[in-house]
Amino acid sequence: MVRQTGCTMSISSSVSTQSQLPAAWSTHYTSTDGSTAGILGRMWQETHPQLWSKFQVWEWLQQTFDVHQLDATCIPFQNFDIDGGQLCTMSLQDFTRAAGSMGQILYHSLTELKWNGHCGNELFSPVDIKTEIDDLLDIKAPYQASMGQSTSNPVTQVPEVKRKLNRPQEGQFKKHNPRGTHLWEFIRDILLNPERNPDLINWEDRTEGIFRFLKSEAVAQLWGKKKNNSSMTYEKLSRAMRYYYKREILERVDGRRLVYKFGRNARGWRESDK
DNA sequence: CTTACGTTTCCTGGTT
DNA sequence: TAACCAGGAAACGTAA
Repeated sequence: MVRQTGCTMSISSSVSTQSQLPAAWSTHYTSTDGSTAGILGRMWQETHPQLWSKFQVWEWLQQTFDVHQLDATCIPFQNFDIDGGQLCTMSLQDFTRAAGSMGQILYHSLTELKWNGHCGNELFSPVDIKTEIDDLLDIKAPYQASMGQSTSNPVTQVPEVKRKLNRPQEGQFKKHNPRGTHLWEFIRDILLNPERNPDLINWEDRTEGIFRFLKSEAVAQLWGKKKNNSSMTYEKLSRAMRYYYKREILERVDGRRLVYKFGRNARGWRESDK
């Protein structure tokens, strides 16, 4: 029923990759209580916007765009290099100035969060709510995390709240993008936000769309984090990457280890796309 | 409930 | 020897 994963492999990969997580992530995004659980930052959902760090603001931005199925490359991240306190002082006009037509969506999302402690727009998947637990599992007990992924999880039963509010305008939808981003979009977004990307992935040739993994296992850990999968490894991530060759989302780069190239079906990575 | 999609997991074998 | 690459096969989770 549940696939039994190789424990020894998971343990070794978790432990070995932990040290590869870039220092900037832990220093920049430590939690307020200073515990190790904050290595990847406390999820923004758990705190009032007022108390968000810059990273949590960034997470909220990403998540909001994901939920509305908007192209993350439209986000002018440099306009949101601020913490939660500053974010909360922004007016609708400020948002519009900072994010154009997207400003309204962001403003409404934030307003709901400020008042209700949650968005009324399906943001709270079980995955999101589980992050607190996962932080502990990931950081403090990678062994249990890889072995004991429970089959019965009480928080799985989250009522599906759906409101019409904040619906993106027609034409801003992506075609068929089930909740959250795809792997290649996740990779692209790391590349497009170098200030948030402490040497995880580099452009080899910006105009050709050629890039290189610098910390392959750390990226895999982050991807796993996003997918709530603590046993993700570069080995497995790279298999998913190879499937993109056929769909021409990626092109092969022969002879270069850890190097990939965006293909004709990958959108939003070019400088001119911004 | 069924199906399609996008992975995830595992594996064998090859290369750097 | 470790780390990576290629791609088949099958399982899995989710959305429609």
